[in-house]
Amino acid sequence: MITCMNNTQIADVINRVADLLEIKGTNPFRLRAYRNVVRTLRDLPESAEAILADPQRDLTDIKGIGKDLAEKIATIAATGTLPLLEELLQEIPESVLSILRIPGLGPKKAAVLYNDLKITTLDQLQAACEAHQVAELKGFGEKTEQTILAGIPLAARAEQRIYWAKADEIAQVLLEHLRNCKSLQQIEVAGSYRRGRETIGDLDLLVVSDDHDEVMDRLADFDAVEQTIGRGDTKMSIRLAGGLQVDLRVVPAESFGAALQYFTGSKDHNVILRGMAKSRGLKINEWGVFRVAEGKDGANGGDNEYIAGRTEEEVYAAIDLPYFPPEIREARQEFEWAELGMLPELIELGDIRGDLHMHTTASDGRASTLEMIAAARQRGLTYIAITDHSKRVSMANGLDGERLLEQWAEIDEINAGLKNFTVLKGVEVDILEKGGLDIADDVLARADWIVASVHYGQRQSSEQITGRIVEAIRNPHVSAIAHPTGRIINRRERYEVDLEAVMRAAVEHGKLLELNANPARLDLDDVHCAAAKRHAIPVVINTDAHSIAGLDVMRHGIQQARRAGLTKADVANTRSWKQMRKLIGR
DNA sequence: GCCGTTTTCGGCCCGACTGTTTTCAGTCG
Repeated sequence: MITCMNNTQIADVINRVADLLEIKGTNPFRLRAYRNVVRTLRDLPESAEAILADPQRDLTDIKGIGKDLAEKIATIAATGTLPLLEELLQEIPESVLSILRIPGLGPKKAAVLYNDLKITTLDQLQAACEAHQVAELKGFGEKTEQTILAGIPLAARAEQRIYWAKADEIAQVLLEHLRNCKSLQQIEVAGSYRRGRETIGDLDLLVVSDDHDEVMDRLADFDAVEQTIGRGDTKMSIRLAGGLQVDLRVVPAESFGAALQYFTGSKDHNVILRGMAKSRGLKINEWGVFRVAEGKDGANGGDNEYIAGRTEEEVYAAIDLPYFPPEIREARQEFEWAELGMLPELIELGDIRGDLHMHTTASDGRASTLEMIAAARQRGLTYIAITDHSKRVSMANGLDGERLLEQWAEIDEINAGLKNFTVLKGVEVDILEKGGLDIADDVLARADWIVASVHYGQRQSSEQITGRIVEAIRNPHVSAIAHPTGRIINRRERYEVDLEAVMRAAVEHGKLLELNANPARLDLDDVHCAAAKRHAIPVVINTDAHSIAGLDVMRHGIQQARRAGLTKADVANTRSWKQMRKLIGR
């Protein structure tokens, strides 16, 4: 039997196995090996199936994949499942996993609930708590029962991750609120927010202050606080009205860098870092880097000698490492890069010179061409492409050939009056359901820049949609493929594409791939960026702006590109339009 | 279950906070 399992699907099977093993109480290191391989597969910029199919290559060459897990991956790729998973499901019903989503309830307690009370669902758990059966269990009590009851509605909600942009809004208001503290010396938001992940699970605030109570009281005073989850000497956790958790840590100035490093993560990056420190007789924790005293295990740093911690640079330097930008601290390749002295100089927002995907009032945008030009110049760009929808996208008032030619004539006039700025005649041409484009080639030939994208027929098979996109790539007038991954976060619509086939075609025909920075549709994420880099395909980072403010999302795209390790050279629109034109052969 | 310039065994990051304990396990990040 031949099934078609992508990396994410294979990873999901292994992750389910890990979840069930965790409740069973397996060796925690075995569990970590499973979790690591889940992450490795999700981050892998090429398909595991392709590696399996290649007799020259072996999955065990990938760090974290040994003989056993390589076999398991091969089994999942071939059959879609794993005998081990089926066995585990005989023992433990999968619904038990829903219990793990309750804050403060982990695998050990879930196992007790299942073994002693046969609880497998949130409803059964609620009934057991209300009947006070849970408080009677060993290791549980009144307080735990109440915590569980309060946590059941939270678990019932879907996983709470919010867009980075939304987290940013909340973070800015929170920072403003806390800056009023007299004792506040430094404040920073760490965690996945600082690493620039697309979505954020919680906010980690880090503060230097000599009056812990003032800062914690101030946080408790924040308008949107719904619940204080915990509060100790140095650490406090709250939940905001929308469900977002905020963790606050107060540290002394000499520990700020160590704490910032520590709470920025990622967890896996820190595991490697600490292991490296340990092998050098050092110890890193959130308080600093310490030389471990002779004959001591130094559990609380008692006699250990503090050697660094005021800044992150200091922490990394203490173990002979360069400073890692937060976006690449994901335990992917950053430590290998550092060892080889090949840490990439990541692209920055200021490197972007043009934005090649935006809409105006001619189709579904909210600003005119002139307004978009003014806004783009204000943001330091030297060229933009106007890429309104084409006629097939009638809902967006898409333009037919005639209206396009009129728009382009206007653009010619505008350009004649512009200095040091170029407006490109473009279109976001629709890739039709039956293949082909909805604007005639003789019209397309008169454009400067054409992005092609799929809007309709998204329910077709992956083969069909891939075929349509590859055909568009072969059209000599098309410059780039927009939305190449069919990826839309948090929405039901998305189309499946064989991205490897798309990339091979892009390489063959010298076409570019677009990364759309719009946070609702970051459709070429860091993993896909890394794949594009592996194929040496230039990425174009655009905003797909429908308004002036829409241009500001560019930095989201930059964050994703940075997370993939892209440099200025990997991104096409860091070039001038003149250089770009050479790249796309116009 | 993975890994190795301490390589086929014996390690595997580290601390804060909570609740149930009578010295610590569980959970979280």
